[in-house]
Amino acid sequence: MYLDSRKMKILKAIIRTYLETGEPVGSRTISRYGELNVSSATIRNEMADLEEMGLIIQPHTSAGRIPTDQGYRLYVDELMDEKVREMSSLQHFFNTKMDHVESMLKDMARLLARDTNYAAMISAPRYLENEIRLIQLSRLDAYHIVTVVVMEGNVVRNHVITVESPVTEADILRLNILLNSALDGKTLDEISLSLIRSLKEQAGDNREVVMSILEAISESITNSREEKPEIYTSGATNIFKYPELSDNTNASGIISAFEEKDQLISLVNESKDKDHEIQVYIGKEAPIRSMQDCSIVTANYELGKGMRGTIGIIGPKRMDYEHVVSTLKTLMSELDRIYHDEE
Amino acid sequence: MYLDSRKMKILKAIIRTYLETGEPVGSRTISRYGELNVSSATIRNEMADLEEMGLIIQPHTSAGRIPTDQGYRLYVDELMDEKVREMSSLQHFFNTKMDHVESMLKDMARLLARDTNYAAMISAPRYLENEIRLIQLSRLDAYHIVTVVVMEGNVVRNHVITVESPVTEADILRLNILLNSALDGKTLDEISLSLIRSLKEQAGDNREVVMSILEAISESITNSREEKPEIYTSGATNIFKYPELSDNTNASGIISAFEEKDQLISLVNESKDKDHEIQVYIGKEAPIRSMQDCSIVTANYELGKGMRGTIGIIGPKRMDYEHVVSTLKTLMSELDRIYHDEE
DNA sequence: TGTTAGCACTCAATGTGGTTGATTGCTAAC
DNA sequence: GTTAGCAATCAACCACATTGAGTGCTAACA
Repeated sequence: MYLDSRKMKILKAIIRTYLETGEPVGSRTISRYGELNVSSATIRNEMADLEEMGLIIQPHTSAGRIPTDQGYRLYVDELMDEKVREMSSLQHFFNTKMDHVESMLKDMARLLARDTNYAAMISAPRYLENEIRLIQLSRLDAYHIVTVVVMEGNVVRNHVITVESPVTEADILRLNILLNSALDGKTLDEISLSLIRSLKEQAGDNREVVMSILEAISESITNSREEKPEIYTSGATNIFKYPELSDNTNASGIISAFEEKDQLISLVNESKDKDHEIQVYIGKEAPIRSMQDCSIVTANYELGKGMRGTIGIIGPKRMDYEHVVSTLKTLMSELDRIYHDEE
Repeated sequence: MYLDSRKMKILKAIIRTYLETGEPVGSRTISRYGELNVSSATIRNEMADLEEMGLIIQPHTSAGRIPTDQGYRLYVDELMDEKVREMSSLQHFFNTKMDHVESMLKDMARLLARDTNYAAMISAPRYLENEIRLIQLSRLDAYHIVTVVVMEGNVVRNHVITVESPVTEADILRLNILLNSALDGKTLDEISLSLIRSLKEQAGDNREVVMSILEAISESITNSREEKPEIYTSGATNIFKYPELSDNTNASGIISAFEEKDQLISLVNESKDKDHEIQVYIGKEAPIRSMQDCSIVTANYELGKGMRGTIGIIGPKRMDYEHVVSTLKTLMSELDRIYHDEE
């Protein structure tokens, strides 16, 4: 069966209406929708076809139709027209200069949640490709050293490490010079095995210390110790605005995914390698079990070189895809603009 | 009317039963409760009295009784017998040495939530009375300095500060020595105006820099910039286990309080000055509006000198007060023990 | 051939009335 | 002061009827 232009219009009308109301849509509603000037009976015939094609479904015999996951998919891929909106709040947000990447991301999550009325999450960037600007070791006492690593974008990480054999102030001084001259301007990716070997040799007696320090640095940078990539969330409670998600089982699962964050990490991992800048998961496509009744829109952002992270918007399947996608697109291009202006 | 020993027993029995079931408790249930050997009719008479005294209430005419906030209050204050339990999981937890205060607190929140089946929150300590062990300034470029402050307990804070007039490496070296010799071993409380004045004088040309640095240090320590005291939460979704809290309005309000955290801060502020180590808020006593159907138990902890924070357990009014209070008490004494052994 | 009006049919949602069972308050007897 | 007994209350439950939105089908129409 061919999906002709009228069928498309009808499908579009059904989905649009359903996005607003969340109630099954009947043939009469569509026949009065404006764009089509046909009777409800005609609509019914077309609807039967659309149902056979698996794009819409009846929750029960005498109800209207609601879109299937497939229907949404078609809508997102083909039917949706993107209107790029004025995002006054976001615009304003970017005019206020920000210093800390972390707190900016938090604010961004909050803003997205408020703007969309869905739940938002942002993963902190991984710094694999960021250049090291400064390494500073300080001796706390014979067995404890504080390492501070500053990377491009003024991202600071610190660590207290405990060493087996005592270190002196002189050792620290030597190590500071050694590490800085060797690692300054390098990215984590560039710290190769041969570099590590040569560092070890130069360190002499402090071989063991160098290793723990390198490890700490690597941990600091990858952000990968027990805390995994940090994830900021906001607006999880927005899901209560959508009755189809706010029954106990659903809500509890979704909220708890937001609380534990482990599952969100799997979402980030799933999305971050996608070619497409924007990725839409509908219903069962979602990589998180508790979100099988949701849709998720993700976008990969990049702040300057190598600082890449993922943004996700989680809402009901009848999500306002246009708005979300265009908001994310605008946001991405704003971020690009800002981080290129600043260089 | 006098609350004689039998009335007390009956009230206790009603509350105990209600804590378990969450259903209104009838007279027959109590008459078969064991401890009392009287008929249901007698219980009914006593119940009528207890109701008149405002300790219990009937949700509707032909239902059993449930405790009022006042009833719970009496129970918590007088009737409850604390059994100090084996807390195997907590015990085990403390045997594993921990390095970072922050991640320990996170774990503790998770543990408490799991152990109690309620929601848990912990506020990060304020470090007002903690001694500074090390201050390390590093020059990023002419206008940017990284400050790292290490305090007792290996708490590390850092800040990137921007200065108006350029600084040289030599300036930094001088300032490092100056600040460390002046501030080492001091607490934030001890950094007096006269100390600041003398530092400024010694700094000479770098007066302005010293001020920004001191400010940054103070901010680092008090934890008081825009992020307020950090709060760690866990188990917010546990509230879905209690039907009386899991209807939409309630759940949404409570979860959102946990998400936004602002309101939790007001709870911390409210609790932290109380004389009593353990504080119980019942129903409307709670300082958070959205938690008027909950009970909250808070405890003030102290890790070594001056690092004080607040723990809170949030659950339904029919909370297992005994368990929660005794868990918190044990936890407090464990923390005491550990942080005194370590000194 | 595609479109439409009309009609019988379906079924969730809502309402109604009766039944059940837990529980109470009261009273009279112990 | 305690208890047994009893009528009264009322949420919860179930069965059943009603309603109304919506469908599919058919026959008539353009």
